[in-house]
Amino acid sequence: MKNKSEDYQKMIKTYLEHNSCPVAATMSVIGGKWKSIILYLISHDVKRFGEMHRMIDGISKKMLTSQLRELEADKIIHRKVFPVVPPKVEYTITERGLSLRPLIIAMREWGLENVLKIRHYT
Amino acid sequence: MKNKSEDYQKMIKTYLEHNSCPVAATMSVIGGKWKSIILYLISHDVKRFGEMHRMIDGISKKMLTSQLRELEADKIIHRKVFPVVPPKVEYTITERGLSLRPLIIAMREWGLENVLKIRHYT
DNA sequence: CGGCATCCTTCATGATACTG
DNA sequence: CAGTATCATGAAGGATGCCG
Repeated sequence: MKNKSEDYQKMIKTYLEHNSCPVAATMSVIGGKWKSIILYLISHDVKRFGEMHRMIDGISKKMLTSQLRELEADKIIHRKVFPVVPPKVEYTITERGLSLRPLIIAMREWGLENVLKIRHYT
Repeated sequence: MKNKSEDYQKMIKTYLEHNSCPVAATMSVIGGKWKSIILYLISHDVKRFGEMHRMIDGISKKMLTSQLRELEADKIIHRKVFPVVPPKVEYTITERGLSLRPLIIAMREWGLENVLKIRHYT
């Protein structure tokens, strides 16, 4: 236990010194205002743009686009364009995206257990 | 597996309809720009204000204050003021805060495994 | 349908200075 | 030491309209 603790302290120091905290890194991937919801939705099924737009209450097309682009850049989701009229675009989760599922699930469960006890949340 | 999947779909629907997705709720607690780092630091030890201010590179006193206040409001951390001169304030993690540790650890591990593979992160 | 371009507003955050 | 107060600003995000 002592070792573990010392280990942590060292890692903290290293991370912060190099300004590369992996916790923060993960947050930068899933921490966008809507990303966790998108991830949660998409991890269960292929989703189309309009479909998500309808499912996520209050999100604008612009926001949805930007969040999807960022997730794509991080290789969490994959964007497949069908060259048809009218346009059709499908978003699927990648393998790396799937590796985030345990995290999303854990967040969901923590939320379920604590949501009612905490202050209002937006 | 089929049940599970249907279950998910239902839950998604319910959450989104009621605008109370627990994943988003959790994000609202740990999703602040610096919260995960603060949490990570504080979960290992009692920390003083200035101490954290020094440890977290780039954070302003104002930001640190606001983030700490929010975590306190969510009962994730506890703020203890010592009536001495000069002032002394200690921040400790609460039990609810501790229940977030597995999440933080999981985020840290995902970050370690993926950080090098993804695009730049801030 | 799935965006992008543009304009515009508001909010989060930085900088700086002050205090019990 | 551990904050508050005040001011300033840049960027995030909303609204709207257009397009292939």
